[in-house]
Amino acid sequence: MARGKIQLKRIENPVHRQVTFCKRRAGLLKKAKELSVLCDAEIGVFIISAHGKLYELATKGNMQEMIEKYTKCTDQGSHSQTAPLKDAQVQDPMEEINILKQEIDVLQKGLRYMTGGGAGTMTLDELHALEKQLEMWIYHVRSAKMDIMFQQIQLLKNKEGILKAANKFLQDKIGEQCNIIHDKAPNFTSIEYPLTPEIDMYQLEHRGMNNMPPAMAMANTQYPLTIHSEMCQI
Amino acid sequence: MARGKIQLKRIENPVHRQVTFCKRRAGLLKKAKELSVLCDAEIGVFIISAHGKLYELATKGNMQEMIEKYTKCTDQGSHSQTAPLKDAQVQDPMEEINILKQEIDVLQKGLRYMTGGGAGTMTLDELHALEKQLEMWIYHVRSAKMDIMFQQIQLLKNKEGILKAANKFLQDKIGEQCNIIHDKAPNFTSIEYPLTPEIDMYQLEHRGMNNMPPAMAMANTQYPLTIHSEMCQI
DNA sequence: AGCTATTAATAACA
DNA sequence: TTGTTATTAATAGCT
Repeated sequence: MARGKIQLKRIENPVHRQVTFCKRRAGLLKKAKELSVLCDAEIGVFIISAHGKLYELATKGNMQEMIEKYTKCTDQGSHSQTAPLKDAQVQDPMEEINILKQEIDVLQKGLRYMTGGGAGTMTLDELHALEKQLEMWIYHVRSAKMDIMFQQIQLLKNKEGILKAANKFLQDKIGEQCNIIHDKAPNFTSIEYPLTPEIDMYQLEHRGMNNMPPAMAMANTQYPLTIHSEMCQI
Repeated sequence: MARGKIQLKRIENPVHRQVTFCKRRAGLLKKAKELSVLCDAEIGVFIISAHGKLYELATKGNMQEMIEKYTKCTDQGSHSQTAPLKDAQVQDPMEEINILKQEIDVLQKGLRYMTGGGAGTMTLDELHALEKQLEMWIYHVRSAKMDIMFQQIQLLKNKEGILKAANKFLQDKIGEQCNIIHDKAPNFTSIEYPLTPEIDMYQLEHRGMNNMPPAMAMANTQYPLTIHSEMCQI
């Protein structure tokens, strides 16, 4: 499906065959998952490569459960189903799989340790490695949390600025109307109040924001330079 | 992939869903067959529709043979997917399974987040939950580490005591021999030096050990009450 | 691993 | 359902 047709026969070039296998395998599993989600179907797929390596996808529970369900279907009529659940899927990069497996091994061992009530099945070195991994992990998690919170703080500050400006605008307008009522003398200044001084003060408090994350910079660009009467409802 | 994108979620319109199911099912089976032919792989696919109807494809022999082959492949791959997790009290099995699944989801998502270079795919709440779980985990891991290290410290202290006693024994023996050489008067006191005072002093330094962990108490029982000459080689 | 020019799949419609 | 067609998605051939 690209740069030329392909014949529906075994690809003889081993390199081409391997590359195509990787790409189409990923595509097939993706399509299976999509069909499962879109149409509320339960799907089991397993692929055994020419070299004997197994790749699989079960859209509900694990493959064994799916096979049991399949067997029931072949034997007799239908059986009740429930909503499809998310599951782990086989990715293409071998390297990533190995890394993930190693990490999962450590995590599983740790999980066994946790749920097993702390029976001494892990050595000091293993515990130390687990501790370091958890520390690094928690560091990254906290970092991500900080980023998100920082962004939210910026957004709230922006909102605060907008509200303050709107407030001032309304107060001035009220003052203006009072003047009209008391002096009986109409005043035809612009309805749009110039809020530049207020905004400049706000921005003065936030110097050195040039090196902020893009998302925050974007948030700041949403700051209005003029306040219109409709905005007072924010 | 036509006349507009579609969201990766269940199609609510039953007619659309059925049509899509028919078309995509055919497409999936076609893709599976192509992959099998092009790349010399053996593939099994079974699809159970929401109404329980079965559609299947086995690229070699029948589905049962393929399933047997699949089972062989999984047996060889020794990655134990179902770790035997002892649990202190299983009240409601289903409920606990759901809790474990949720935890695994969080961990998997976190793992993806870690290995994926920190792409911002997790919400603030998810990150918070992950952080709390990691904190609890790291607490237990450190606790276990502490226990082991405490035990090792006890063992080392015991060894220290033994070595000190042995040292004193040897020094006394040397002094004794010097006396023999200088005074030319043989002295026939016992070869076994009474080390009780030294040991009592050591134990005096470590009062309040009655409430120590069992393992440590065991370690302490290994403390020798008398020192024999062979032990000087420790 | 990425990147496009193409082909293949398919969502909406009839 | 089945067919048609405008678009999107997948991917073959290269780097």
